[in-house]
Amino acid sequence: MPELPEVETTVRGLAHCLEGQTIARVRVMREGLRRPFPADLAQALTGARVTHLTRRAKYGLVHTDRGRVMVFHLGMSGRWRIDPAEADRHDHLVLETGAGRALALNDPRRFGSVDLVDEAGLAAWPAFAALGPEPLGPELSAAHLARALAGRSAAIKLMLLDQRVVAGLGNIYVCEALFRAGIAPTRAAGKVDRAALERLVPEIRAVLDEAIAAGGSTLRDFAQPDGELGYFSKAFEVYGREGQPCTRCANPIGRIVQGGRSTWSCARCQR
DNA sequence: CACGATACCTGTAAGC
DNA sequence: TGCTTACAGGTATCGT
Repeated sequence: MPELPEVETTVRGLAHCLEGQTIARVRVMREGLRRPFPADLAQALTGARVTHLTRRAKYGLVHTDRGRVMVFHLGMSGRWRIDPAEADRHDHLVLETGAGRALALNDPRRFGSVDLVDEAGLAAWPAFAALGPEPLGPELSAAHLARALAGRSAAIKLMLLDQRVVAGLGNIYVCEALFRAGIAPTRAAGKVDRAALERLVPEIRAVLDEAIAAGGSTLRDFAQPDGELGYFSKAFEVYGREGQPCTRCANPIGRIVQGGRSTWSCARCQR
């Protein structure tokens, strides 16, 4: 579930429950996820007041009045459950607010992470220092991509998944953006011409914006523990559509494997 | 250094 | 009904 639009939607949902609230209790149910939780996680958050939430790439940030930020990543299977009716074996961390709400970080595959970072050191935090520009921000441009991809022989699909090039795209939205821009995913990144990059940037923004808008409407009450595939999945033009007709030319959508992951595309519409 | 392969971990769906 | 296999929204690390 979690690429940039899903993380954005999650952050907005959590903000409703957390902003301005005091964290009354922190329950740590296991050692950690991808890496151990910070040893002082519970101590650092208990009694702290949440000032606001933000997002950077696919990370969610819970800012506190103590100058420390809880940074979470949802990996492949993570999500926050709001006021869960009953405990689940994959609820690994639970925050309880002074207003009596419970937020459970649930992640069956445990590819996610939770860290504590000083507010003043966020930009220099190793996981953030190497990130490329936000795709929805002003720094992403055809010029930036041209610079980042110049001379690169790796496939454009794989380069767009590299968070150092653009921060926040995942498998779904890379496939969708390349389709919309009419670029073959196998093209050597350095050989995608400037005109194609000029088409690509607005398509990246559009597909993310649309997914956020759709996610916002579907997950408004994402307290529900289902929410697996958001409403936007109905709008996929290539992702997961192997063998089905292209929405533009009716040719069957193809699937290949790149970097060990599926890529879907239309061989006729993408060159 | 660039690039591809692999590892991490569990759940689900499809095939036999 | 069971058992096996393939695959899943991500990232870090290890060879070549």
